[in-house]
Amino acid sequence: MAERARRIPEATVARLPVYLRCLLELAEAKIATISSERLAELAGVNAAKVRKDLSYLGSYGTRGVGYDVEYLLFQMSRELGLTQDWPVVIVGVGNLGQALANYGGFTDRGFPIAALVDADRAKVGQKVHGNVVRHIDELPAIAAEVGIAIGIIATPAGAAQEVADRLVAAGIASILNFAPAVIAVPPSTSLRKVDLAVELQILSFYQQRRSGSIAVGPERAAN
Amino acid sequence: MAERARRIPEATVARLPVYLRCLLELAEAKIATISSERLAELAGVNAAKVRKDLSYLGSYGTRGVGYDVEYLLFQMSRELGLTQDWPVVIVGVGNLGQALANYGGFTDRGFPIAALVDADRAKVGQKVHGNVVRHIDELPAIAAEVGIAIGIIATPAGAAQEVADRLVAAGIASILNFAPAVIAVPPSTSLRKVDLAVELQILSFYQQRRSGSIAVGPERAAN
DNA sequence: TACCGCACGTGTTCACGTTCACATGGTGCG
DNA sequence: CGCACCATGTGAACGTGAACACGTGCGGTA
Ligand SMILES: NC(=O)c1ccc[n+]([C@@H]2O[C@H](COP(=O)([O-])OP(=O)(O)OC[C@H]3O[C@@H](n4cnc5c(N)ncnc54)[C@H](O)[C@@H]3O)[C@@H](O)[C@H]2O)c1
Ligand SMILES: NC(=O)c1ccc[n+]([C@@H]2O[C@H](COP(=O)([O-])OP(=O)(O)OC[C@H]3O[C@@H](n4cnc5c(N)ncnc54)[C@H](O)[C@@H]3O)[C@@H](O)[C@H]2O)c1
Repeated sequence: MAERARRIPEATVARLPVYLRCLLELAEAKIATISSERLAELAGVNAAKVRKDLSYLGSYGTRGVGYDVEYLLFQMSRELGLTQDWPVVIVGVGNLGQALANYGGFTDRGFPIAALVDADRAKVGQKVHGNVVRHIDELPAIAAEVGIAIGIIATPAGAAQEVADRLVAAGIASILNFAPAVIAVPPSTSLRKVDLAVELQILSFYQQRRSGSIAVGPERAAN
Repeated sequence: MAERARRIPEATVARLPVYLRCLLELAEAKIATISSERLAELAGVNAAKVRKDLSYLGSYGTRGVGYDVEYLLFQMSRELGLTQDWPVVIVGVGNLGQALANYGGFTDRGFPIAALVDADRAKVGQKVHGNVVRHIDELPAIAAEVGIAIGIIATPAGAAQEVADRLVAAGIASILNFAPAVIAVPPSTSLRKVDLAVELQILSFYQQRRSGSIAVGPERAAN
């Protein structure tokens, strides 16, 4: 095994998927090599940051030339763990949960929706996009049987913490939370959240600064 | 006018909505005062950060006691611009756009969905949750007539940049982008993005580090 | 084969945000 | 009325990530 001890900054990790998507587009357009400058433009960041970020993966570029798109794509996929599928369970098959289940974009990119669970007995047994909804009590069994890696919480906020606890108990160590609630998980678990209300309120803050008075806050343009 | 020149760090702005939600819960539970320590616990951060963040709003606490929930709620709402409604337009009434339109959580919190637009003539005229879908060409007219503040992009990635340009042209200066694409906007425009594929890939990265080898990357536990 | 130019890789500098620790000042009790 | 207690507010230390600038090495060319 190689020395995979390199620590990659969290900020860099968050940008890698963006680079990856740009590279996929380039590959599709049959572009063989890409300079940090051009890639930076596509990713909406500056060139120095691209080079720093990519250097954490290794020295995969060629000086005077740029990066080989295919090769970089491969290395980055490997680093991000995208050489294998990561089965996902969606908890809470309501308005949002169903929209996610019906969305093909995840399965395509290596995150197959392996199970849907809900606490509502009325929903159990329903079929959504080819998946039968099962009861959340079966979670440990489902997780063991399908090898679930990631849990998506799409329940009301009040149930989020309990659901998170159940996911953790079932051995699922990666959680994506859509519920507008702060939840706690053990340090060995990765937790990320998507909170639309928060996003809107952030926009509201800057909008008000802009319209209300003089001083304008910092915007995040490209990216 | 008061000295509203205080610059609030972006990181703080992103946390204010979280505090706000905690305070709303406290107010609902008829709790009159709250210490930074307790609020920190609810918000999933540490107490020093809470105090620093709140101090950007002003000195609204009482030493030896804590913060008055109602008063802080008021000040924070004002600062975030939540004393008024910010009408929202959703562009792209597909799978995601409809789910968002059907979701009551935005209107409740001061972000009424004032319009739905789509490029697909087949969708124009359809009614979703009480809103008639209109054609995107009407955007400037709609924006002027209803006073749209925020645009949500829920179209395929390929259309995202063009839609963003149209929103900007229509005078909408706050954009929330759900499409998996990097888009550029003028510096006077606020842009935030929600990218599920990116979130999943970030989880995948840490998951692989955990299962694959020794070294485990940094997790973000609570919040 | 030697030189030139170009873009990567990276040490360094700088800015921002987090954390710490404590002075400050308000509250309530004796 | 004075004292003890307690949580806020904040300067200062610290750490991380962003930006910069340039040394480095490779490919192309003559
Ligand atoms: N719908 C949206 O567009 C949208 C947008 C932003 C955020 N959200 C958030 O996403 C979450 C889900 O929203 P929604 O509109 O789908 O709500 P919903 O009420 O339509 O669906 C929630 C589902 O969760 C299930 N559920 C409740 N408690 C459960 C538990 N303990 N275990 C398992 N399942 C449980 C319910 O049976 C229901 O099927 C909410 O927290 C909401 O705030 C939704
Ligand atoms: N559905 C999900 O759960 C989900 C999850 C994550 C991300 N997304 C992203 O959200 C976006 C929308 O997803 P979806 O599933 O709703 O797609 P969809 O195909 O169901 O809907 C897209 C809608 O946008 C409209 N549209 C296309 N071009 C347009 C233009 N130029 N102007 C205005 N409208 C236009 C289409 O007519 C269609 O109604 C996609 O970028 C997708 O990747 C969706």
